[in-house]
Amino acid sequence: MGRYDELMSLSLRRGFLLPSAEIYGGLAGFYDYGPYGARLRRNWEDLWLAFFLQLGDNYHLVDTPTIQPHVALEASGHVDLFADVLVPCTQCKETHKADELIQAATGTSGEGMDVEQVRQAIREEGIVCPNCGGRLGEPTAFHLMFPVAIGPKGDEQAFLRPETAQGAYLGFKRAFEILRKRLPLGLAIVGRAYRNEISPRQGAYRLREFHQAELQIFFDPEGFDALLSLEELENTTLRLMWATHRDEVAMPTLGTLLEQGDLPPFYLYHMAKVQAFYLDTLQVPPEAFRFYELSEEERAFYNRIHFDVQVALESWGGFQEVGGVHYRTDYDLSRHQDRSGVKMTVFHDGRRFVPHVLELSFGVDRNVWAMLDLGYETGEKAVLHLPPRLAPVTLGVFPLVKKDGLPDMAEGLYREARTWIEASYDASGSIGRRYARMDEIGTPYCITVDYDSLEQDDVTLRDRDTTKQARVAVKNLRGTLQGLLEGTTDFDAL
RNA sequence: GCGGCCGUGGUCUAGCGGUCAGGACAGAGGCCCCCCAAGCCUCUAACCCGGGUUCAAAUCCCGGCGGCCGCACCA
Repeated sequence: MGRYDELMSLSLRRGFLLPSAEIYGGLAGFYDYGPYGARLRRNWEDLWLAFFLQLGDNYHLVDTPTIQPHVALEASGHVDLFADVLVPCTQCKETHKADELIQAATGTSGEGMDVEQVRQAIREEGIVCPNCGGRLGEPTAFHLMFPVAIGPKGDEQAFLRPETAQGAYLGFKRAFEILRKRLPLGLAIVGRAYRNEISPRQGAYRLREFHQAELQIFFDPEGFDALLSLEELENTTLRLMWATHRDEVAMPTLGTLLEQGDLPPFYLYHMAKVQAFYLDTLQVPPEAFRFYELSEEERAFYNRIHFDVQVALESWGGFQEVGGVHYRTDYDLSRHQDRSGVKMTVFHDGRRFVPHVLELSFGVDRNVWAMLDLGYETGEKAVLHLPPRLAPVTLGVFPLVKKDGLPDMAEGLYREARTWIEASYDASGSIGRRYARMDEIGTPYCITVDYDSLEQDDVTLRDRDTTKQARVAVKNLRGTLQGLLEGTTDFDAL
């Protein structure tokens, strides 16, 4: 079985990621999160929020609708950029983008043409398939955004949002007021976004409904660098692949990059923070992580600097994008200012200007999948090595045997644990089998009540990754677990 | 979207015109009472959907849905 199938099988058996509407044959590009998957994703989002909101003392979580008005997405550029008229060839079956066909045939741009205009242009210019010279078929409109009709007559046009970012831009002015006009201002949104992908595939990699975790940092381009403590990061090694050197991952220190001056200090600072999130918090092995610079042709025109965050997975056959660090300048706020007529300028440090935006953007579903792939060990025993705080269940509670009052004590501990942590009680099958069940969903710790427990009021605490055990007094259990989860307690010291 | 391959209990699969549709693992109950998937007994549970061919379809044909791969797409 390939790695992808292995993970999909785990996912189905244990309930991480499941085909949506499966009883009706499924719906391509849509997945359910099962009982453990939903918890895993939530835990990932919580870790993300805790980490990234800490980057500034004026960074906040907001939430905005998933339906956005046509006019806003027109201003952002999505209506134009996300719409294509496609023309199939009747002979070779190749599908062509109409604007490219028309550009090639007439030398003038075919962008923005509707289906009727394209049909007319093909007829008048006698355009044939550039591939095989065959006759072109019926042009069809294809939109990467899902249109939504609002109101009883459905005459108010809107779209499902193609990214969460726009919500932060639309709400910037109010948030800036509410938060007492301070820069930098960070607005984080964790939520769903939608793209009508032509061919969704590969499980969580390309979904039509997906989750993003994005932090939009609004800042003064002239004063941001000075606010960041770069000194302590100077020796940090960044793992990155330049657009000009796609053959190897470079590992310069941040100090070196500062001296070279190609990337602004604020940008480097945030790269270091993003990398720390992956290597330290998510425990991604360094060699499986890199920043990947997009060349000028590859990146969107409004991104002045664009590095993708990539993680290498066996199920993806190598590095794939899980996030991005985008310096979007004042493009977004300026566009909305122009279109809405509402001033987006701020008065700050004696100057009036439109704030610039640094966007830290992450695809949650891809990241959750990455955690499964990086953590899942198969073979003699199946163990999901998730960082403890990410695990859907934190504690397994078992009685060693199902008699002599052991289940009573274990159930009591389980109920107590549930008040502050995700716990699971299991008395069925052998003790080894119960450990194995917990191992496969990534539960980091299990406690077992044995005969000594009844006498001494303690339990054995077992570590998932080492299978080592330690005896812990019941009264110390909560403190010990908290220490382990926070990383302040070392299991071997117990 | 085009082309190729594929769709059998929860998972992995055997069966490829007539089978009580078999197995392994998982799950439930029981015996056992055990600190790393032990063993034994019992049980639960499947042919993706719709049409067609045929005396007879999981098996052949058509369509749909879904999955993987390649191409295209990926602000």
